[in-house]
Amino acid sequence: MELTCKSEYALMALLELSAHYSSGEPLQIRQIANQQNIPDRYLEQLLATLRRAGLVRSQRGAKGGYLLTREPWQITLHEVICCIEGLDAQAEPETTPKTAEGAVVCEVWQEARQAAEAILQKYTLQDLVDKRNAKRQLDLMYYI
Amino acid sequence: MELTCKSEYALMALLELSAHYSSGEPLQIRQIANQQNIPDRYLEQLLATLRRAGLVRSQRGAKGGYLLTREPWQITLHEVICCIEGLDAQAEPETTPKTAEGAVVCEVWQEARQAAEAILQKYTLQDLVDKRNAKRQLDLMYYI
DNA sequence: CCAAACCCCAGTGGGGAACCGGAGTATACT
DNA sequence: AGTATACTCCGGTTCCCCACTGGGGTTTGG
Repeated sequence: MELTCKSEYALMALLELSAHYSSGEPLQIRQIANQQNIPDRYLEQLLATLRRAGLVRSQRGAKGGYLLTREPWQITLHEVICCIEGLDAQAEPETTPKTAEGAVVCEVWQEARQAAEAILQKYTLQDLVDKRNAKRQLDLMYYI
Repeated sequence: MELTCKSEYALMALLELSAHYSSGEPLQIRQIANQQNIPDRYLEQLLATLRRAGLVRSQRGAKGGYLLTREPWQITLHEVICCIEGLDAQAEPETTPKTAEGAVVCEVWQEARQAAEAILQKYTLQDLVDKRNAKRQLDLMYYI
């Protein structure tokens, strides 16, 4: 569960899309990339992955861009991470721990992973937006 | 929190050392490596790391090997992972999330990581030994 | 003394992360 | 219809790190 650039970029982009969701207008790669200073050509690939997973939809041509397919509070962070990190079909029988020791270690690891996933499942994109707004409010108060 | 080979090998080796702890005799790299089929030259490096962290001590020369420095129930899995993965001095100011969005993402991530670490902190090497013994007992019953 | 163990350091190879470029395609606006 | 503006697809590049290997040492017991 390393915080890889990939996941961070994807989440920040989706956060932007969530905040912009109510307008109904699409957001362009450039806009998101500039706002969060993410390399735009790289962000393009991530958004393509999210599109193939059905989390966002794209509108081509002039005045095009990306839109969320669902409401921000219907998308959990876990969903995002899974599709961006490609853990969908990961429950493979590949890990055949031949020794009893290996099996025990795997078990405990699973438990730890599930604890982390539980956290990611309880947060939605809307929660992130709310958190960000709260933080902005706080920063503003310090400024005054 | 990927289950990397490094961590898995280290835990399995420490599990062997724990099971062998009561005897007071040192266990050799070869013995551990053969038992768990781990490449021995690689395991050597991991044990060296664990030694530098003070989790095991070594005895050089003929009839040498490795021993735990503490009792198996005094060593948590979290401790092992931290020293083997090098997360000791990881709270660096390197991650300076300039945007509010980045900060929010980091926060949630921290929460997820801490949930996983909580699991790893509550298990000790002794727990792993017990789990393994229970599993062995079970396998034996199926065999009959 | 010597064989058996640990110790240290250096390197390799493969794979993935992060990123860039270019040609193609769809859409809006005029 | 034509052009500018976007996304789409595919490939390549660079860099880094994990897993692993090798070649010397140094310490110890018999």
